Amino acid sequence: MEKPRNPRGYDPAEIEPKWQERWEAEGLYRADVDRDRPKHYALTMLPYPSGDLHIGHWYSICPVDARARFMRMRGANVLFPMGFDAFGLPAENAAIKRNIHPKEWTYANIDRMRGQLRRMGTMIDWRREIVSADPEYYRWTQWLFLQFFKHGLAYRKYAAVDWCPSCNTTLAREQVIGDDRRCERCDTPVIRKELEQWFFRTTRYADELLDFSRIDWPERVQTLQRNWIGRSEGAHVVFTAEIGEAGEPLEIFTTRPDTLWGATFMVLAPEHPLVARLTSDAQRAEVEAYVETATRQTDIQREAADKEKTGVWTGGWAINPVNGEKVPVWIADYVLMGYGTGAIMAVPAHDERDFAFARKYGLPIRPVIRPEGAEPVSGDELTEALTHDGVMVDSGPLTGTPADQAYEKVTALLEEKGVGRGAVTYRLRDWLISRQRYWGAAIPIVYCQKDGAVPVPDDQLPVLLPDDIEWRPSGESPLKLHPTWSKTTCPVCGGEARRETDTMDTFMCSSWYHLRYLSPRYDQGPFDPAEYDYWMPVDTYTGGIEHATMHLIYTRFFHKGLRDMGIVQGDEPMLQLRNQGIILGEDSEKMSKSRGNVVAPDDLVDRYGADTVRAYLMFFARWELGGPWNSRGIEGTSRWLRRVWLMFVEAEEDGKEAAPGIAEGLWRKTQKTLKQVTRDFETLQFNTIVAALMELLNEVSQARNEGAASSPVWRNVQDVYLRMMAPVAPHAAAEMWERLGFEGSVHLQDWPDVDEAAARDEEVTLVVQVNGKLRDRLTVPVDLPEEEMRQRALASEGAQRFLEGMTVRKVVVVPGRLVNIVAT
RNA sequence: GCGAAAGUGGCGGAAUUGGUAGACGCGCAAGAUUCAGGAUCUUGUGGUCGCAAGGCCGUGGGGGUUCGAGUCCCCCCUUUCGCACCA
Repeated sequence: MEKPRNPRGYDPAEIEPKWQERWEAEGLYRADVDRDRPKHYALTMLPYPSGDLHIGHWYSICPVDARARFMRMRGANVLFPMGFDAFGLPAENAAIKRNIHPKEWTYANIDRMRGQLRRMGTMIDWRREIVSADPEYYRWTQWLFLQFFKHGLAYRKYAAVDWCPSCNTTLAREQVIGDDRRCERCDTPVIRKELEQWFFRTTRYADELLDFSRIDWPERVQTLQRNWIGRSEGAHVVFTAEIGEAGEPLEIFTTRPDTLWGATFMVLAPEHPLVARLTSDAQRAEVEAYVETATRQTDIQREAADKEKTGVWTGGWAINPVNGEKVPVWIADYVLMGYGTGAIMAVPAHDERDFAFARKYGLPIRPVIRPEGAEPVSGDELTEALTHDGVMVDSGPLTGTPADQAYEKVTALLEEKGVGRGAVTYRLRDWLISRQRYWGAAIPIVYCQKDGAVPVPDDQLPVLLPDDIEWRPSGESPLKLHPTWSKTTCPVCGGEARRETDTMDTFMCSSWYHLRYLSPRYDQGPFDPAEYDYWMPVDTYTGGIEHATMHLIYTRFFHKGLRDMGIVQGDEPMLQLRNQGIILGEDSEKMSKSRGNVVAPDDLVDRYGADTVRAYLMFFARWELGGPWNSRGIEGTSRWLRRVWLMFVEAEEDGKEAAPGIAEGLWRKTQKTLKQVTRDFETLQFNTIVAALMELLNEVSQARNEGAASSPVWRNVQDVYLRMMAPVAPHAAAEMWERLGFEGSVHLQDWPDVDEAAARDEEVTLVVQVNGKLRDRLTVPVDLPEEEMRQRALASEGAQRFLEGMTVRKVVVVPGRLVNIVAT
């Protein structure tokens, strides 16, 4: 787009690169430990080096950069680092598509993105950059893995796991999304595979992860994490399966121990270990056939919500410990082996699923709760499960107890009799971290015939990735196919051994990157404890909400694990979390190359300059919501910056005398704006910051027409305005600051203190209401006594017109604001 | 089904948390300047009735509390997101 150049005008293309170079040369944004100043660690989720920086990257970085700049001007020593989450599936998949080595592809992207990031004019301290694919980084990812292993928080298990047939790797449960169970990265439906894999014991911290009392995180994220962790309170109850003479314990989990007397049958998951032995000879063929089908079915089929329940009687029985009753044991695929104990007691009268199952197979239904005031109903009469409260009936010692007390009583009874106890289960599963891919940090374990799984000794870390490899996926770990790489010796016995050939989930790398920023070159440990003491925890963490049940759970888990190992301190890594929304294309659809609605920040910077783009990203929507892009809207912030320039830098001295009150009024508005902008920066309300600056400019413009520029206050207004603007439009503010002859760099100035006295209005608009409706507006002194306000309001023309023929019943006076006259 | 968030002009969004609804910007309209403009500058811009002064209506819908409700309470509708045979 051709653009006329005015040599005197605001020309971002000229000033922006100039200032970026100067800042870099002067080291303006270096952040070092300084015990004399309060610290502020502002962290934004590190980008994936996927090729090009898109507008979403700008959206997640620029507004928080402005906030970090604001915090710095307020006196904090601010750490605002940046890095690249360089390992992982997308990099590898993209490299495969283009047939170049993932490493080459990734590092080329990083170079490109680094340049684009610099164009934003951020205050990133580039000395602290990290790249998670650098050996000096992943050395410590591997080291940390081993700490988890040594402390029993990482373990290897043979299990049915989720496998993405397109990415050719296993996935963590968190990376399988939707009711149709798709791969989080590529949307391909996952399948089940039985494999031996490495897990992290996230479930050990399930309860602690539910505690958000020490952190200021959005309610939404808390809810997502709570749902994900899925805590259920209930009881384990031990039935006795009729196997052999003495029987065998058969433990179930229930959230409704109070309904134990209504259990009329039991259901086991088809994979339950007792199934084979409970099965009678007569039922064996049928049971085996059912188990066979169930195992062959995918989870998608098994978990389909609308699927009709199926099941088979094993021919076996179990005894209910509270009443000694013998109930039939069934198997059905709606009971999942992975949850609870893989066995349930079925109470069809009070559970919808059990009800449906009982009706289908003609099993008895016995109500044990009678709703308040209702007539007794027999199980046969029921048309649906009774899920409401009431009074216990047919429940042995509990009969007559209100249902809401029964729960506690039964639990106590179970414990007393030694046949059960209160218990809690979770939906959360342990984190599967093995990946059958090349482009990741190798799991630093060696397998020896004699010594088993042995950690690679610290002095042999990192376990380097070989470059000469067939990295195209084949379903096997590429490292396994390398002719020599996996061959090694056992660190314990020196005998022949082979390396683990799976790599780690990339979320491992990002679980601790905030620690590596503290001392990216430190080689005595993952981070320098002295830096940790000063900078941690992260004060404000920002990023997309899509990580709520992945990265944000993992990183909290990681921190808690490391805390218990004595490696870090404190219970939480990030005190405050804020999420930005997503920028959609102009068509309100998700941006994508195929739709052709992608907004390229480079083009925008070419046309408007980085400052305009920064300001628009702060202004155009509520940051936490995002919304569709509007290519016309950006003209507004472009115009704003040009007008500021015009007003302060270019406009000729007109020699006009200031009209009375103009200077005071302008200064008052400036102070009011300062007050609002300060508050909004604190609370990350970016859109109203820019709006307030625009509003002030409108007033500046008007005051200038009335001679304000010749008043001594004019320079003070410029001073405060440029300081307020500096975090938003750092280049333009720096340039104007210098041109107007202010000392030093605007970015090293203090944030001005609000002059409350100057900000206070002398006169206010007094709103006069009659019966709650606006009838007049009066301009009155701000400190007008209440009685006087009352009198003036009653006497006002607008009120009088409506009060004719009415009687005033009451007058409500809100000092400095309004008077409401109640009349009939 | 359970849970969360959100519904305000043509559009993006403000509203000091119960006190002037629509700040700021986009768009639109009229005017000025300009050879011209998607440049710049004024002014206007929720709907409706009215020549006007001004009136009436208006924050998804319906009730309620209050002198006063976008804001608080109850019921309902819509949209988005998350979880979902989890015992």
